[in-house]
Amino acid sequence: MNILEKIANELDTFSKSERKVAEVIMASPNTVIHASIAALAKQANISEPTVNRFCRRLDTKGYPDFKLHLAQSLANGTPYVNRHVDESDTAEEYTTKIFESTMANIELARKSLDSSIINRSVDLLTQANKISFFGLGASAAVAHDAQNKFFRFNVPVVYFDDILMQRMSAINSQQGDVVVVISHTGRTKSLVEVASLARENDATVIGITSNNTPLAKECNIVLSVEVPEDTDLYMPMSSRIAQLTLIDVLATGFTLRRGSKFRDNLKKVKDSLRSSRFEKK
Amino acid sequence: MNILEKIANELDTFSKSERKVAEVIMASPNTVIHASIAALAKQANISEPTVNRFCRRLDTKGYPDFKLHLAQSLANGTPYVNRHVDESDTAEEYTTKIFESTMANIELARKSLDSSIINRSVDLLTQANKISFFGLGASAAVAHDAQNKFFRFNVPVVYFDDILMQRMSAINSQQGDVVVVISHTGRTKSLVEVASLARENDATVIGITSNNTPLAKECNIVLSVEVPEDTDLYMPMSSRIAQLTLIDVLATGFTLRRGSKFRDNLKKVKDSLRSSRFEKK
DNA sequence: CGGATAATGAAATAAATTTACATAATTCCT
DNA sequence: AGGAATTATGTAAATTTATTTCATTATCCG
Repeated sequence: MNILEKIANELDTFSKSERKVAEVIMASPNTVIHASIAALAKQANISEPTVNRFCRRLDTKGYPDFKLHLAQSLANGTPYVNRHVDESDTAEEYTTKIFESTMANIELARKSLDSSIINRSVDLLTQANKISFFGLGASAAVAHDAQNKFFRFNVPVVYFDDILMQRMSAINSQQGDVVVVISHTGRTKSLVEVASLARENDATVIGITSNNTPLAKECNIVLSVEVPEDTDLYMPMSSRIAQLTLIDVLATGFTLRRGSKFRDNLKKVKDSLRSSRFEKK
Repeated sequence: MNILEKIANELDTFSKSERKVAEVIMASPNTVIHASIAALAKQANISEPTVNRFCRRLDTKGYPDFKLHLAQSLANGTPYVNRHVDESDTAEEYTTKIFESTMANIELARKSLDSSIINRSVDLLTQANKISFFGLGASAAVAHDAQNKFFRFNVPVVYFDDILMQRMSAINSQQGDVVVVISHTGRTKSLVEVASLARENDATVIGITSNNTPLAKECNIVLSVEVPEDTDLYMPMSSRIAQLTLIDVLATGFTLRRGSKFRDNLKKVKDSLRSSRFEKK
């Protein structure tokens, strides 16, 4: 664990003097890593052995070892933390915060994924006669993107961001079809119904949603993307980004599974786009 | 710069003994950061002062300082590197690779962004009478997402992923309209034309694309998202993800700029969605 | 080959860290 | 509240670690 967080966590368990050290360290960790134990002790108005004991309490071998850990904690910069946008933020500040939160959330999503489920999903997708992507609102754009990706694979793929079309499509589905339903909340009524309809008509339903939600219960397989809910009004939902990355993973798995002949085909699609573009000089 | 890379780079400029130290360090840097100067000297079969001189040559204050730098270099572990997917990868492996590459690319994109340009773009968007988002292919989904985001702000916003609709819309644009054209390559002919048409009709054109491309030249403002091109057949284009995050930034800037009354309105939109969802138990 | 320059190491010095122990503060129990 | 027991803190010495100095050795170049 990051030693700075650890210090913050264990702040209550420290003695008076140890807390003094902790405060000095947290106030300017970047100075501390270049300071000697004597300098730090003086700064905190306590004795050198106290600093040493402080270090040991944090499971380091001693002061130099502690500095090493501290340096490593700092090396990651401010390692992609979920910081909230503030009303007084400058453009630079909120840009950084949003990008970093997005990264933090992608990281979280990655950790919550189960690769065996991804494997099974790829299995199903490669064997599908037809693939449909359904989403509403923000997830509609994800479904849109998914269609675009899978379209290149030369498989029958559709996407709908319209409730009626989704229902009709679900009702018309049959054995061998795979329906991918995308919803961050997993609580959008019409999507839950669509999932249910699709299953009644023998399609396999893959849900890209959170676990333990009404939608999750209707799916054959749930690819759960656990991303914190958007509690903050200013903060964008990065669940979409995580979902998109997951789609990338599925698409990649699909390509790998299909083997080399299939990949030649992919290259053809890519090349076919060339004439619509200006050449690079 | 990462000190390990630095060592590798300057390997030629080292003397015989220094090279011995370098080799020991590179062989097991994780051991070295816990070793004393004596231990390292012995390991490399050279004297302690030589180690010290080696450290100074690398612009560190001495051995302890060197260890600090080394520790920091190691701290980033394999920090979100762009690793390519391999044919023999397991699901777990390619999932990790894709997620990490995505993060690496988001990080790159963040670095390439200029916050003053973001600021100006937000200015323009808040003052726009009407906002249009245009994209094709993969960027169509980004435009779709952007529409969804800005729609919540209760401003006139449209998106088109159809060349003809884009052209018509561009031709009908007028002073005060903002057209956002999204394209990773910046070389898609029809989008370049649309940008040009929109400008001829007095719209302000914001490009979300790479710098120094035909499209960039047609725009009033270019939000350049520099993400490595997809050289690898298996690797997804993460430019979309970076673009989406940028859209998030613009939307957030928009909200902040519009002030508190506007944000009440936002909350209303959010609440209005509630009835379409299953309650959380 | 020989003088100049650079590289290296031994030993001494200086600095930093840790230990041992004494003292002060705090807690806990009656 | 008072005093033993425990815990926290500091002083000073010991130890470890790093750096400097300087003599020696190797390398380069005419």
